[in-house]
Amino acid sequence: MPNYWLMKSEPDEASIDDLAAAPHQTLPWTGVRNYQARNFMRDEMRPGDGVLFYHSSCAQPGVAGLAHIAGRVTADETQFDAASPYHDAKSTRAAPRWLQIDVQLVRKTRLLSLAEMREAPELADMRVLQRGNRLSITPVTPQQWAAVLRRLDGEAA
DNA sequence: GCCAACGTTGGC
DNA sequence: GCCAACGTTGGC
Repeated sequence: MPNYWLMKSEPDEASIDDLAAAPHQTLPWTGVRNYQARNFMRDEMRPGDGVLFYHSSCAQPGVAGLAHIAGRVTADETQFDAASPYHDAKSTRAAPRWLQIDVQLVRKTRLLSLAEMREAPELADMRVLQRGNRLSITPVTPQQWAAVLRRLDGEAA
């Protein structure tokens, strides 16, 4: 059984349309600089896992599309790039500190806004909605995943 | 721009 | 190991 995730991206950096326009509609998920989020990638993500692609730090935060994990974790290349804002001088190729993983678009959806997510009783326990949450990658339960799909496809669509 | 909440850093 | 200071996240 696949796992499910919610992955935050700032649309200024990588939006759902950027993902749709990418070769094979796939982008490497780089720039994760939080150990909890990294460990999710390292220990729990598998190819085929479902992803809610979430727009954060923008005018209309919310789930903007569905994606899936399309490969296995590798070293995040941006950590070795001195010109990148994600550069990490303490990381080495022999022992990379940060990881990336390929994410492939499944389909763009209507925007399921953060406000609507907060109003949905069946989503009340979603990790991303908990007070003070700042993780860019959070787990989603199968029940929450199904509830999001119902809202995207059902009468509220 | 504000600010609450959190993670990281670094002195001790 | 403690914890204050600092930087970042991210909604509003």
